[in-house]
Amino acid sequence: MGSSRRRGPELEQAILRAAVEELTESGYAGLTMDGVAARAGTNKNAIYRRWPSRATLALAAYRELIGADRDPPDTGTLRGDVMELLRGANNHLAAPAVSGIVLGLLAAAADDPDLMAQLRDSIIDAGSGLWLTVLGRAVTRGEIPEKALKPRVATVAIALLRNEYVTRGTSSVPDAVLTEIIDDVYLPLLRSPR
Amino acid sequence: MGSSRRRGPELEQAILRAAVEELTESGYAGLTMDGVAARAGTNKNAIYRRWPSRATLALAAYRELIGADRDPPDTGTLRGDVMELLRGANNHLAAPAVSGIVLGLLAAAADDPDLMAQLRDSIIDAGSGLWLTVLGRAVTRGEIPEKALKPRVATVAIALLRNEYVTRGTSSVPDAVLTEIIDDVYLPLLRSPR
DNA sequence: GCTCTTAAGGTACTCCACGTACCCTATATC
DNA sequence: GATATAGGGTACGTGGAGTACCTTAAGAGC
Repeated sequence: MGSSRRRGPELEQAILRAAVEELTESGYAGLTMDGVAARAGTNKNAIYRRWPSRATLALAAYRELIGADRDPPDTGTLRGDVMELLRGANNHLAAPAVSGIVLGLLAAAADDPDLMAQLRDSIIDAGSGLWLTVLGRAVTRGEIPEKALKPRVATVAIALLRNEYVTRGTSSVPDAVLTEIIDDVYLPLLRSPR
Repeated sequence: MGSSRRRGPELEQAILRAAVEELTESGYAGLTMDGVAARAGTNKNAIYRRWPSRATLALAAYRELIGADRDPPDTGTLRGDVMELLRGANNHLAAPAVSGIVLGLLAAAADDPDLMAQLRDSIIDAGSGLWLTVLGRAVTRGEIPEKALKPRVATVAIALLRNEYVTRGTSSVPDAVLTEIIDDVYLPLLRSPR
C-alpha cells in the first residue's frame, strides 16, 4: 500500500509544480510556504532545504512558469514580425497574473541585489535576442538602416509594452495599443534616417 | 504641565511626516504601522482612523514625499528642455529609494483597483503635462512636426527611463543613458516625418 | 538480510506585523 | 460646566516566515 515517500528530484518537481499553481492562482502575495507545502503534500522543511526563502522559491517557480522561449517569427515583413513578437509578449504578460507576479518579485528583490540580478538575467532580458534577429533580417531586406540594431533602439517596443503593464496595471493590453506602439513609435523610429 | 494632546490636522501632519521618514529610510517593505505610530508619538488607532490600510497610508506618504510639481523648463531648444525634464525625473527617482517605494506600492496595489487608480492618477501620470508644453513650444518653433504631440509619442522618453529603473533596479541612471535615450530614440522619433 | 547515513514527515514554536476591540482621558463645543 | 468627540494605551486575534527537534522511511554498503 504505497506509503512511498518521495525523495530528491521527484519531490523537488512536486514542490515546484505546487508553487507554480499557487503563483498563478494567487499571485506572489498569495504564495505562502505553508500553502505550497500542503499542496505538494509535504512540509516546509523539505522546501527550506532547497530554497532559502519565499522569494527565491517564487523566482524558481516563475522561471518554471514561463518555460522555454519561442522561435523568432518570420512573416516576411518587418511590421508583421514585430506585431507577432509584441502580441506574443502581450499574451505572455496577460496570462493569469504574470504582470502582478513580476511586480511582486521586483519589489521583493529590491533589497536583495543577488536576487535582483537573477531576476534580470533570466526574465527581463529574455527574448531580447528575438528582437535583434527580426531586425537583422529587416536590415538585410533593406527595410531599415543598420543603426536600428542598437539595443536601446531595438528594445523600445517591448519597453513601452512593459511600461503599459506597470503604469496601467491592467490585464492584457488591447490590440489597438499595440498597433499604436508599432505604427506611431516603433516603426517611425526604426525608419528614421538618424 | 503641557500634556497638550495634538488633534486633527496637526496630528495628521505628524503621522504623515513620520510615514515619510519611515518610507525613505526603510522603503515600503520597512514601513510598519507600529513604527509610524511610535515615530509620530501616537498609536495605531489614530492612524487607522484616517487611513484604512498600510498601503493607503504609504501612498499618502509618497505623495507627500514627491511634493509639488515643478515648472516646465524653457532653455530655448527642444533638446535642452528634454534633457532638463529627464534629468529632473532621474533625480527624483534616484532619491533615497523612490524606485523601490514605487515598486512596492505597485505590487501592493496590484489587487486593489481603487488604490491602483489613485496611484496612476497622482504619480505615474504626474508631469505628463510638462512634456506636452515643452513639445508644444518646439512645434511652434518649427523644430518638430505637430504629430509629435500625441501622448503615446510624447511620453516615450519618460517611459524608457521608468523602464530602466524597473528592469535594472539601480539607483540613479547614469547621464550617458539619458543622452542615449534622447539622441538615439526620442529626438529621432519626434523629428521623423511619419 | 542488516546496519547506518541521509532525507522526508510531523509538529510545535518564535517572531513580527496587520488590523481590531475596549476602555480611559484630554479637548473642544454648546 | 456637561457632553460628544477624538486621541492614548494596551491587549488581543490572525496569519505567515523561518527554525528546532524528533520520528520514520529510503537507499547504500557490507
